Amino acid sequence: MPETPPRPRRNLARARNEALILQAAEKVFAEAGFGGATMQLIADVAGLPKANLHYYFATKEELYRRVVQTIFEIWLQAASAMDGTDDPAQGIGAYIEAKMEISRRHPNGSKVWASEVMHGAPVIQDYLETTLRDWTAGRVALIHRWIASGRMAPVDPEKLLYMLWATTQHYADFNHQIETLNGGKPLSDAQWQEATEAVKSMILRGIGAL
Amino acid sequence: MPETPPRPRRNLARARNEALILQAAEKVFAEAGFGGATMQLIADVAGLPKANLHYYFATKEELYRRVVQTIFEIWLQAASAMDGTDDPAQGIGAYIEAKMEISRRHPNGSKVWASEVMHGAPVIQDYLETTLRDWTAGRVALIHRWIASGRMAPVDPEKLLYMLWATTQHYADFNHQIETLNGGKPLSDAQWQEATEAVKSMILRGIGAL
DNA sequence: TCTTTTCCTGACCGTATGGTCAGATTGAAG
DNA sequence: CTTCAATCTGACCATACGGTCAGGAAAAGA
Repeated sequence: MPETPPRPRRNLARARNEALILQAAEKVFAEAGFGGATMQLIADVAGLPKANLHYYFATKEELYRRVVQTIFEIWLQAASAMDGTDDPAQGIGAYIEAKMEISRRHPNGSKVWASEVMHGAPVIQDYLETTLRDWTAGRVALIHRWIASGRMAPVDPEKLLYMLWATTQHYADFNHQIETLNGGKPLSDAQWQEATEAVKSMILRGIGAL
Repeated sequence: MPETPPRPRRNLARARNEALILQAAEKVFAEAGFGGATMQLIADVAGLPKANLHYYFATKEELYRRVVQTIFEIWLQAASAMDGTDDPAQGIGAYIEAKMEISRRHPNGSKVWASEVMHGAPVIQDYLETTLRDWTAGRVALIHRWIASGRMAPVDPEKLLYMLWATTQHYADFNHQIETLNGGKPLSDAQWQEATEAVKSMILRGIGAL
């Protein structure tokens, strides 16, 4: 019987090529959107024949889904930065730092995520309704505790989270606009540091946590 | 000589149809992106034959350009809200209110703008480098004057502007995510009011203008 | 070495898309 | 009514796209 149990065999080239394709796909999806991206262009960026993409990823949708999932996992990785302290300045400060770092390191991923949500989240709606909703509810409760303990002003927790997401992701999603206003040059290391500090100080002061 | 001077003649139907097409195009471009939008779908939404679109707008790019220009004009309309006062709380507060109102009234326009910038601003790069850069420089100077007069804390003006843009536009660009976290329902009038007040109070406190 | 499975790819296909065009229709002007 | 330019549209076209497939190349097992 020609069974095909998932025993790992020649998965070295497999891992390498999948990573190559996913990286190229993230870039192309971020720059052209799902509708504007073509499998041919992704293949060219990855340096592989188009038919080879379809060997690893049956459809364009499947490839896109994998890209979005990867981004969501990075997002979740930063999500825990808020925990482990009863000082809102420290918890939210660490979260801002983590999210700014993601904006810097993974601007394409952030753009794909933004594009996905802007278009009605056709692929990750279930994530929004489960993982994201649960995470949000947990942080809302945490912020309420911080407020109750008098460590920060009584702000609306959800609106604070929106401001955190918006402000930090803006540095990835709108990096082209920021670069243009920066004289056409990407932010330097020092400027990233300044931006992170500026966001931290404005928000932490805004919620009375300093 | 078959000259065609721009004398207004039957421009009633023209104005009506152009508006119809632009409205449909804004919606479709916002929901599908430039690459994902099709002239056929725009035509269906507008209730016109596809060939009629090409009578008014020669190419998809030209139609898209007009949509983006319309949005930019709305954006400029709100841009003046910051002026005319030497109180930063009032100036920035009015600007936040104006931008939140735009996010509420023109979420599709905001999405098209965001998508355009995310994809590297292929169409409106010149606007970024001229109008937007000039406007930004003017507001940076204004904020510096506010700081110098001791009416607000010495924050980095550009980072403050980014936070204003990001936070207010987030309510348009990510309204699907916000709706999902709001139990699947759009924000009510009262919730929009609350959000506006929350943004105003957090930011104004964050810059020491309260 | 021989066999088997995985991996790879050029060539191809059906479809959908942006755009064109010849001709019909409309409405203002004389 | 006649004229003429503006408006409108069904039918059509060339292209580009996502996806398929037969068969070759390469590695692993025996």
